[in-house]
Amino acid sequence: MGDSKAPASQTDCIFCKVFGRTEWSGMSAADMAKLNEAKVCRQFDRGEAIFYEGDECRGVYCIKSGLVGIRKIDGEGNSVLLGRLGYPGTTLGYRPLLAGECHRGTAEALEDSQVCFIAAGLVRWLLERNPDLGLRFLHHAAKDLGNAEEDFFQNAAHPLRLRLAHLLLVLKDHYGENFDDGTVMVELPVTRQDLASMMGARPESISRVIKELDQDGLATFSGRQVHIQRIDDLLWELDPAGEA
Amino acid sequence: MGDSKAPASQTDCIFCKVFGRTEWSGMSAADMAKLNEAKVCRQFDRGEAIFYEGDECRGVYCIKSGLVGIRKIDGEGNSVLLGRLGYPGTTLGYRPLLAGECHRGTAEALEDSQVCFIAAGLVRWLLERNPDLGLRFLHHAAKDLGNAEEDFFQNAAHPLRLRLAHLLLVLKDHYGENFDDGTVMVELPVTRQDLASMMGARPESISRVIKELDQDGLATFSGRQVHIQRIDDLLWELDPAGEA
DNA sequence: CGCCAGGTTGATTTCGCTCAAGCAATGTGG
DNA sequence: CCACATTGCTTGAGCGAAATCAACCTGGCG
Repeated sequence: MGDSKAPASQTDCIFCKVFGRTEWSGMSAADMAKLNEAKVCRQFDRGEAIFYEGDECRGVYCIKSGLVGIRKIDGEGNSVLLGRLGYPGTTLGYRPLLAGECHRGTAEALEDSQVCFIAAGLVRWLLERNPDLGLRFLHHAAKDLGNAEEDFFQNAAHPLRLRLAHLLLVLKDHYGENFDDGTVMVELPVTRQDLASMMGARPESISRVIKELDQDGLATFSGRQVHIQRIDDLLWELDPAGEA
Repeated sequence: MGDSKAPASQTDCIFCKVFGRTEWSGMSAADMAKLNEAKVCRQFDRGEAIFYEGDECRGVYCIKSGLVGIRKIDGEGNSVLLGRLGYPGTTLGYRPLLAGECHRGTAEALEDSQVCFIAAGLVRWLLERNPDLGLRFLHHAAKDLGNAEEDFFQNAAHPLRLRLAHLLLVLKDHYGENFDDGTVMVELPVTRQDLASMMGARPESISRVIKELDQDGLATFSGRQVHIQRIDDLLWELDPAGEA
């Protein structure tokens, strides 16, 4: 009602590139209007925090662009990046909101990111008149839970080298640039330390494994640039049989 | 409409001992009636399977009594028991149902158990007209997800001895029998092999750690009977500081 | 009775952690 | 613009927890 300076491009959600991938699509026009009116978009610079561990949960955050990670501080005071990254189209913070808890981790922009905030009250209001919306979040949570259990399992069963190979291949799907010769270039969105914490390992160990992969000619690492030379071999290591 | 032999006591949910602990409480009388009518209760003997890995998810299973575990077969063909056990009051199978996936593991009765089956169609129908029901499942999923992530890091950070101590204390809450002298007797509901797989370890390692705890006088193991002699010391190991 | 799954124990190896040092890139204040 | 601290990354040496390999024990059970 008279906001003169918009913090960021307050585009209509309908025209948002990621809209179709979010849980928010499929609501009535009236509810969409309400959402558009109330949401607050804002740009976060790399390294900037979006919300903090222990904060009361005031609403949810829909990622329009960039990349957001969740950090926790472990018992020894180390910063740990959780495996679950927030890509464009992801809505963060719905879990504590619906569970009625505080934020369990600190959300940090891993790249410059545009994020829309939707207040808790509005979310609840929308949920009440859109049962499907709740179901979509439920669907999302169910998927995440499955993945988390899978990871737990993989972590215990596979050595670090395999886990790193796996993570590389996942990141490739989001950040990979395919070349004509079949090789792929990936820009890692995180530091090696974060890479380490994501897989429950130490940075030194990561370094060594990277060196190994390098020497074996599977991939070439240079800073955050990874040039995967032999994807097929990488895949073969993960699954010598070829189940899927 | 003419079933002559009921497979098990088809008690009204309202009178079920565990009803209050389930997600199903809090629905309208009409919906409850519908649930009561459609659910199918059945007794499973120890070792019997309730559903199989890879099966299409046909509905959810509410555990009335006993104990149910989820097994997976890992790459090397070993049977692995997932950490999340199904105690009375737990509803199993909601995750794959909501995520629209097949069952990711085989559910097996770890003790003689009474289990009620609720068909997928009915669950969806109930979810649509009971937003609260969805929220309760979401809440449940959120908790599980939090635990899974927590476990992931605990697993990487703590040595086996601590993890076993932790698991013992969890089992104590469900199966512990407190004595006057402050000691506790716990009947382990699983074999040592399963114990091992639950924490991502080998049976031999478990054996050794158990021997250690035994020699240190923290607990006495005899078959599946565990007599915890010094709970306070066990707790102290988990958290020398005393945060909580 | 012999069989077999579950469990224990011992010897050996290996993977990843700890501790410690050094290096490059970036930033900051004088 | 340079001296200096800081942060992220790499490398080496040594250690230790747990895996592996292998043998053997135990208690059901057909």
